[in-house]
Amino acid sequence: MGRPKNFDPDVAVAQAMETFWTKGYAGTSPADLAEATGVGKGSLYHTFGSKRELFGKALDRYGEGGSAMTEAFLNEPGTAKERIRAYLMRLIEIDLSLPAPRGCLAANTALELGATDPEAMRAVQRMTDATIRLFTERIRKGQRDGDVAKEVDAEAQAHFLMNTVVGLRVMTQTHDAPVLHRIIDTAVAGL
Amino acid sequence: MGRPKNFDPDVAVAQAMETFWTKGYAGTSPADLAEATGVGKGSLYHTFGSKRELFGKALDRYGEGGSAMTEAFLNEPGTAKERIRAYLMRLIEIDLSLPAPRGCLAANTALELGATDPEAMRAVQRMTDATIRLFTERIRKGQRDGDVAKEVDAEAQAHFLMNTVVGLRVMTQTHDAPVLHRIIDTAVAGL
DNA sequence: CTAATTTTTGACCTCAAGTTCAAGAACAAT
DNA sequence: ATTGTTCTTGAACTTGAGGTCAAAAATTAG
Repeated sequence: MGRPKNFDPDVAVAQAMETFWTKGYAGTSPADLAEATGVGKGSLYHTFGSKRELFGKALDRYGEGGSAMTEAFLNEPGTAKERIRAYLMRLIEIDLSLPAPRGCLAANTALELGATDPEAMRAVQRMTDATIRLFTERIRKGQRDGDVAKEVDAEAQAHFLMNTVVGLRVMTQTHDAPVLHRIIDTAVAGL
Repeated sequence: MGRPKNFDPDVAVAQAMETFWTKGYAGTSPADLAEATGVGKGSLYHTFGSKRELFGKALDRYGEGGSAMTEAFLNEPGTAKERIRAYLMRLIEIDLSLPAPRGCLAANTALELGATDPEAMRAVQRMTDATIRLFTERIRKGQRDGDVAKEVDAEAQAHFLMNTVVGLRVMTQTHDAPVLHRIIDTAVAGL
C-alpha cells in the first residue's frame, strides 16, 4: 500500500550509472542525477539514501553488464586469440564512437576513489577478478581446443590482459585508433 | 624592488604537485594547497592566478621529473629488456611503498579531466609521447647492441609498453606485488 | 625619511553541492 | 469517506569550494 513509485529504481540506477560513468563520481551532482533520471532530488534520497549508495548500486550494475558482455563476446566461435582480440577491439571501438571517450567505470573509480573509499575498491576488485577469471577460462579452453600452446600460463596471461584492458581505457583519452589497434595486436601476440 | 616573496614558487609548485597527485585535481582545495605549500591562499592566487594554472605548472613539473627519471633508468648498463623491466618494477615499487598508491599523475589527469580539459589532455599527451620516444630509442639501441631481435617493431613495442605502464599504475590500486610482477614479466616477454 | 612597488594576510563573498524536511498527493484497506 | 502508509516536490539549510580585496608589511630608489 501507500503511494506507488512513479519511476523504476532499476532504470534510475542504470541512468545514474551512465551519468557517473561520463562525469565521474565527484563530478556528478544530485541535480545531475535528478535530471538524468527524471526523478526529483528528494525522491532519489528517499529511495537510495545517499549519493554514495546510489553510486554503489550503479557500480554493481556496471559489473553485471560488463561481465555479461565479456562472457558473450569471448564465447562466440573462434580461437582464444581471435575472440580476445575481437573483445579488446570492441571495447575501444565503443569508447571511440562516443562524443568523448569515458573509459571504464571501474578503472575510473579505482583512480578517483582509490585512496578514500575501500568499499568502492572492493567492488572494483570483484569486477576485475571476474574478468580475469573469464579470460583465464577462455585461454584454458583454447589450450584444450589446441589453439593456444600448452606452455602458456593462463592465469598470468589473464592478469596481463586485464592490465592491457585497463591501460587501453585510459589511452583512449589521448591516442587514436591505429595506435590502439597496434597495442592490441602486440598484446595478444603471446597467445 | 617591492616586498620580496617569502617562498620559492618552484618549491610551491612541487608541493602542489604532490598534493594534486595524492588527492586529485577536484579533490584538492585552495585550502589544501595553502597548507601543503605553507603559503596563504591569497598569495597563491597572487602568484599563480588560479587553481587551474597552478595545476598546469604542477603537470609540467611532473613531466620533467618523470622524463628525467625514465631516461636515467633506461640508460643504465644492461639489455633493453633488463632495463625496461627494471624500470617497470621500480615504478610499482615506489607506488606500493606509499601509504596509499596514487598511480601516475598523467594517467589520473587523463581520466579525471579527459572530457572537460583539452589543454590538460595535450599536456598528458606530451608526456606519454616523451616516454614512448624514450622506450623506442632504448629498444632501437638494444637492436644495435644485438640484445633485441631486428624484427621487433620498436615503435609498436614502445606504445605497447606505455599502455602497460598506464595499466599498472591503475592496477596498483587493487592488486598486490606478485600479480604485478607477473604482469611485467609477461609484458616484456616480447623483447 | 618618503615614495613607489610588490607581497602577504585574512576577512569576505558568491555559488553550488549534498542533504533534510514539511507539506501535500496517491494509493489500499476498512 | 477515513485512516494509515508511502511517495513526491520544492524550499531551505549547512558547508566548503574557489576566488577577491583592502589594508598592512617589506623592500629599494631618491
